[in-house]
Amino acid sequence: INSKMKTGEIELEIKEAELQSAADVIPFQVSEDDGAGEEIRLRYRYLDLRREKMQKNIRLRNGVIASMRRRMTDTGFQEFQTPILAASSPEGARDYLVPSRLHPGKFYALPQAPQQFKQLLMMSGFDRYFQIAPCFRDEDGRADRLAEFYQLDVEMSFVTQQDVFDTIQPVIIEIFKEFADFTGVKRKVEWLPDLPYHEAMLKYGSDKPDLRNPLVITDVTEVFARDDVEFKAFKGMIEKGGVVRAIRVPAVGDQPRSYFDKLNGWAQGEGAPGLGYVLFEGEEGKGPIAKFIAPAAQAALRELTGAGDSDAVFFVCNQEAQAASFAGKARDAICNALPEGHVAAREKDVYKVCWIVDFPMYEFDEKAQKVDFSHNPFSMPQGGLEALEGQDPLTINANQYDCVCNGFELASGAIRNHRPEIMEKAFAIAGYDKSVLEAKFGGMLNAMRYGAPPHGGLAYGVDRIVMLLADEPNLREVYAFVMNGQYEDQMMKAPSFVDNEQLKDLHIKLNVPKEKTQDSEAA
RNA sequence: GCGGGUGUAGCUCAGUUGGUUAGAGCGCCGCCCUGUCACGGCGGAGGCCGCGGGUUCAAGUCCCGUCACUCGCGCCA
Repeated sequence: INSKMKTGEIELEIKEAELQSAADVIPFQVSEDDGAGEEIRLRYRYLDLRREKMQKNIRLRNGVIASMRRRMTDTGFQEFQTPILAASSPEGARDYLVPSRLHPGKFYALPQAPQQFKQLLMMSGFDRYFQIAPCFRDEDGRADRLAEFYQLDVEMSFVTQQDVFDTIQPVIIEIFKEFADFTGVKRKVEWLPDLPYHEAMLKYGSDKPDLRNPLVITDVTEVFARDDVEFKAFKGMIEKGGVVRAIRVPAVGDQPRSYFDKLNGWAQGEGAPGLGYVLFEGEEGKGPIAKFIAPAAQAALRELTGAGDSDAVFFVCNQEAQAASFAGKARDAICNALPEGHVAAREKDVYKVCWIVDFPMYEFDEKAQKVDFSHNPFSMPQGGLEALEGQDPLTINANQYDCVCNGFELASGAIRNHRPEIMEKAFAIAGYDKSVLEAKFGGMLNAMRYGAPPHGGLAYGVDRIVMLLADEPNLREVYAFVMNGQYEDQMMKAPSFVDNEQLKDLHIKLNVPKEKTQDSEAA
């Protein structure tokens, strides 16, 4: 008996063995993780999938999707299928196009999302739709973004934003709880209060904040504008309309100098001049820029940021958008640099989820020098037609929301604009003529003209949920078969050149740069 | 399109200020051991040091170019 093994009390006696299928020497080990790189793992994915970790991840994926289906059905939703060969949508991400053989010169597009179809289903009287929907977007990838992915796509009729939250939140919480011990450690699921977009941008410098990081950003522009502060670098920026943001970090008085130097180095690596800070200790704080800030102004900083003795406050100064986003990055870097177990270290073993609400309907497009939609043009503006007609567009919020967890955008959704006349006005504000609207979205506008219920919904990234539950840093770890970062499948050789007969059928002539042709590639 | 990182044995990696015959662990092959279970012992095979050019008496190491992979930025209404 070997007590070290689960199977240590079992002994099998083999009486007969027959070779069914001989194996070549394998390119990497499957019985253990030998650290094989991603490139080779993907090229031999069928071997990679034999490994214990991948077996577990793929089974987790199956469990999550089965659970999703069951819970959505139990909640009263019906599952639908919508077309994969669909119309190209003029806005948003680049489409994957599929040439039509029967209609020379015309193309289908793979759906970026079943957005318009699910809205049409609402207008058809199916009031609770869901689909585990494949989606395709021809944009460059990231660790958490692939060319094809699956969404838990949801839409409901006669609902408010709060109705959507109340219906979906329990489903998501239960799914997370069901699989929260997958990695062997039980993880908590905490759903935090709704966070308005503007507050998220100010306090966390991101519209998908990782709320496990306890650090919070404060605006301290007023302090650096005071006469008893002599820090010229910031003053000049403030005069040009810039802002100063502060990040308070508790209990770092005993951190070695290298902690602060490391962060300064990080900031320089990001292209900033540095990361100024004041370490508070009694009347006069320490740190490279403390001497420019009079004691009274330092007291004001403490007041605004809540900093006490032995706390440090880091500063970021720039135009508002850049300052917010850089402060957000700094907030992460500062937290990451803290030693394990520190009072402000990132919380462990917890999913911190919340709704981000009140996204702005419009933003000012600096490049085009005009007002444009900031996110989803189909969202119902808060205040409806009245707001569109009477309010500065840049102050109008949309009934639009995201669901964020541990720094990932898990879902995005909205209460839709179901009234053609409000749609027209909304597009007019962004500078789109009625004819443009008709040309681009005529199909859906027509449907609205026959009466559309108020409706809204959202879409969760299924793969991101599985990735979080599996505690994997990369989506490719939760797909059986998946393309690499360049969207190539090195195992099955996709994409590939096709033969001339196929092209002829499709009435397609290639115009490929010489160095990228089949012949040059073969050479 | 842009930036960072990586590229040396089948896999994962080391390789010093440029200096003899480029190493390790795992894997592979052969022999031995046979209550082992990440077995053990002995022996062995295996390298365009990503590719091309340059500097040098001498390049895995320095310089230029290029390709591949990867992470990020742009992009993703």
